[in-house]
Amino acid sequence: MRTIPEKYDHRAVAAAWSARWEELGIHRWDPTRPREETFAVDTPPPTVSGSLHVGHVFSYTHQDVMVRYQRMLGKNIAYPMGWDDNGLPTERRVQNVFGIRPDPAVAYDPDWKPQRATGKDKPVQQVSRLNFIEACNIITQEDEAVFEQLWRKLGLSIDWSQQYATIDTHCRRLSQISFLDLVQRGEVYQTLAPTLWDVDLRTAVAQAEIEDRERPGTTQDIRFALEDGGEFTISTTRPELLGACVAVVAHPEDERYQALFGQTAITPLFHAPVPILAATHADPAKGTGILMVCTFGDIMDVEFWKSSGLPLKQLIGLDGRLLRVRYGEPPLESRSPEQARAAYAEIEGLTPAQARKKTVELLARDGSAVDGRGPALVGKPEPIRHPIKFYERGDRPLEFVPTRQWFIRLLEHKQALIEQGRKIEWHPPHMRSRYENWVEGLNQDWCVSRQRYAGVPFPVWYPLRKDGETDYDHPIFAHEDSLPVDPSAVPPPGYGEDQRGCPGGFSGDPDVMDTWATSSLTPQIMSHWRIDPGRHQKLFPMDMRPQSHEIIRTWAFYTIVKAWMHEDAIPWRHIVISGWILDPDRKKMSKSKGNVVTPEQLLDEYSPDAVRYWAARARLGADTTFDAKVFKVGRRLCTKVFNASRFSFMQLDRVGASEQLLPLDHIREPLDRAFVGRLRDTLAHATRLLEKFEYAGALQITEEVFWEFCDDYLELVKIRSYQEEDTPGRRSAAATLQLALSTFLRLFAPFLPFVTEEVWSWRLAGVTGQPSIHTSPWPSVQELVGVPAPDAGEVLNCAVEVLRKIRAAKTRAKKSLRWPVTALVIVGPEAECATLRSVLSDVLHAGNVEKDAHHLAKGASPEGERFSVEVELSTDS
RNA sequence: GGGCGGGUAGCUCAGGGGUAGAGCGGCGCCCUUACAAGGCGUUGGUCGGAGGUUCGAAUCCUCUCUCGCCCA
Repeated sequence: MRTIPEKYDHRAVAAAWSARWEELGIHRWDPTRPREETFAVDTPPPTVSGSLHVGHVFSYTHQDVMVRYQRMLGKNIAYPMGWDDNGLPTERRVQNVFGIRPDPAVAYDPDWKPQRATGKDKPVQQVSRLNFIEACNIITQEDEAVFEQLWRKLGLSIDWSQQYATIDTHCRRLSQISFLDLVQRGEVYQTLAPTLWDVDLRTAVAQAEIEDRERPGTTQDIRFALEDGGEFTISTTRPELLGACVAVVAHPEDERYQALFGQTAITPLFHAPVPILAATHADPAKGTGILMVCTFGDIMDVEFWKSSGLPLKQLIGLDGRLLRVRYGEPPLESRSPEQARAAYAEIEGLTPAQARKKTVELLARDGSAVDGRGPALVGKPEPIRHPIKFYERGDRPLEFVPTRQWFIRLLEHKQALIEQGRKIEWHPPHMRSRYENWVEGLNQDWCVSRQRYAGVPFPVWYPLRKDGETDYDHPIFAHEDSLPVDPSAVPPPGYGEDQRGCPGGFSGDPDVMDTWATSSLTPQIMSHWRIDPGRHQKLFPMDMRPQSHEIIRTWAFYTIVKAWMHEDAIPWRHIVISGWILDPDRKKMSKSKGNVVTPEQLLDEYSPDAVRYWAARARLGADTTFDAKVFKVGRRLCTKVFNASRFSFMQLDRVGASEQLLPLDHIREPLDRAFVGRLRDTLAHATRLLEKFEYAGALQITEEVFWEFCDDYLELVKIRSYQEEDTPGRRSAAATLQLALSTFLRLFAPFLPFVTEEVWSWRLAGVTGQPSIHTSPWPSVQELVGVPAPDAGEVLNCAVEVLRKIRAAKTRAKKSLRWPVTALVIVGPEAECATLRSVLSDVLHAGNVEKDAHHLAKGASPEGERFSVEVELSTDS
């Protein structure tokens, strides 16, 4: 029998139990058990290069609470941990640490080992993509170790034998299998098309990664001429694209411009003839209501251009500057090539912002109008604020630049994807509208290629024609059994490496996949889809996807897409959404804002259980203000659990009941039976809430009743349990204490795994034969049916009300709570008096009322109260 | 501009037709044989505003103000 410690030292307890759980293997997924007994969790893989903050602790605690509950229900838990190492953050970090830069043109060197860059002057080394990925693996493994330590400290019940990293061989293989599968299904296509392009990173980005930012702008009115005489005025916010104008459009129902449709307009400065067309996207209320279509000013330009067959006059290059072009030759036709060239010479090579300024200057000059009379610019420029599209990690506005990219079809599947979303249970339910909102608003297919390096390459090569030109129409795909493959390091089937880059030979696809191309497969990565069908069948679809709400449009969305395309399945049955941590100013905590709180110190100061308590108090989906007071409350609860358990077990030890489960039929006293009734209602309610993923509510009611147990029930039952002789009353108290404790500890176990395990280990582990509370069965109402409700009414409430009034009287008199009561007069309605009579002895003992000093009488009680209580205290000191 | 969620005590939040709740804080007490990193008592609110439905509204409906998020 273990000695019960006097003080609770959370630091010692936490370390000991973490190690013990690993030893017992209680977090291990058992691959032999059937699907029905399994609970699979699709864990969010954090970006390890990012910083840790309490937001991580917050949402991972939510998952773990639900996982621990399921484990206690007897489920075989599959709770893996992934690390997201793809993408820009890792790439930047590796470049800095090792001073290397990847270049797909460099051949793989199997003997190369990364060296940490010391001096700043060291030249940047170009290495092959595969070598770069190896370097990523080295650096991310260090980051992962830091995260893992934190997760262990927090008590996450992850199966650490099931780890993956999105850049590891297994994940690269699955991502490539997925890509090839979508190729076969016709869901992937490659095209040379205007794509949202980050001019600094020089990569394409997908719709999901862009955000609108409000920026100041200016609407300018510019005079255009009609070829057959006359003129009109267009409004634009991007005059620098005047030279890229391919049409002029007005709304088909706009009365003002009916006569113009079908005519040809001439642009100022460039003197380009462009058709005047009707387009529904022209808003008659904006500016002059007639506008130019350029290649490309915005998404509307792109869409109109695609459907209209207009020429492409691309002016913005991959570096975001205005390209070298020559007016007077198709497609840059001009009625006055000299003037056009002169005008363009002023802006060539500039950024769009610079070119805008310059163009406005040119247009403001006298004679810049097409007919040479007056300036083309009319009216006053109107300052506006308007949304500009940015890459979420980028600093300059995105441009549409025609590039060759791989796309996954989305636009034709919107309805199907919405229906998939409806097959999944969203918690809280309103989060599904975010998903549907997003799907409905899609206006581009998923661009999955990125002109980056730290990522999964496309398993694709292209033949080179005899003239050395790449033949994009006949891509060579890798065989599935050769995956993962890096086309920059390995030749395609049927070719030799010596044919790389040679006419008649091949070239590898230089790009990598979007991070989400891999992250969208997290369920399949765990289930080993296409690799181990038996395992896949046991883990897919998964039961629960925990995540936060800002990545519904990315992670949740793409995962739903992939599961549907590959297997016509939903990836998980439930998706549970955590909120954010806000700083005291109610702003989201984020590294860039510099308002993050790191978790280590919190864990150390308040204990992991206390930090978990804080996290678990937040309702699912609700954003939570960071408030250190709550950690203190959590710590106090843990201390209380410890002390109340200590007291109870000491009582049980004293009566020799430490090594057996006491039979429930010992529980006979009305007070005890009433408390068991309370316990039964509580556990039924808590269980109902946990089934709905409403862990915060379950914690709240458990905590509430536990405090009643400590403050009231324990006080009422104390003296009876102190009895020297073995009486039925003492036996009843002992059995109730044991039952209550065993129930409370298990109800708290998912939330406070450390303190409950510690306390469980003192006596209950031996008594129940359950070495860990976390693999003990979740308490059920069934366990308590042997204890009938008391005959009288609200026993507990009656007893507590009188006890509180006695306490209040003593406090008012500035006496200690053990101060003797020399006279106690209780008056209340007959029914209440009868109820109270059944527990009166416990109440009198708890109040330290002297023998025969009480009087219970029928009569009126104050409004809203059961009893009127008069207390007379001893005057002796 | 569209969608979603929130606004309840000084603070953080529960509650969601039937007498306004908890914890923290404040104030006052108590070293009582589980617990002073504790306990007890006490003080705090026209439930954002205005209408409406109802015997009865913090709760349901309409409008409105305000904060946040998502999307344009």
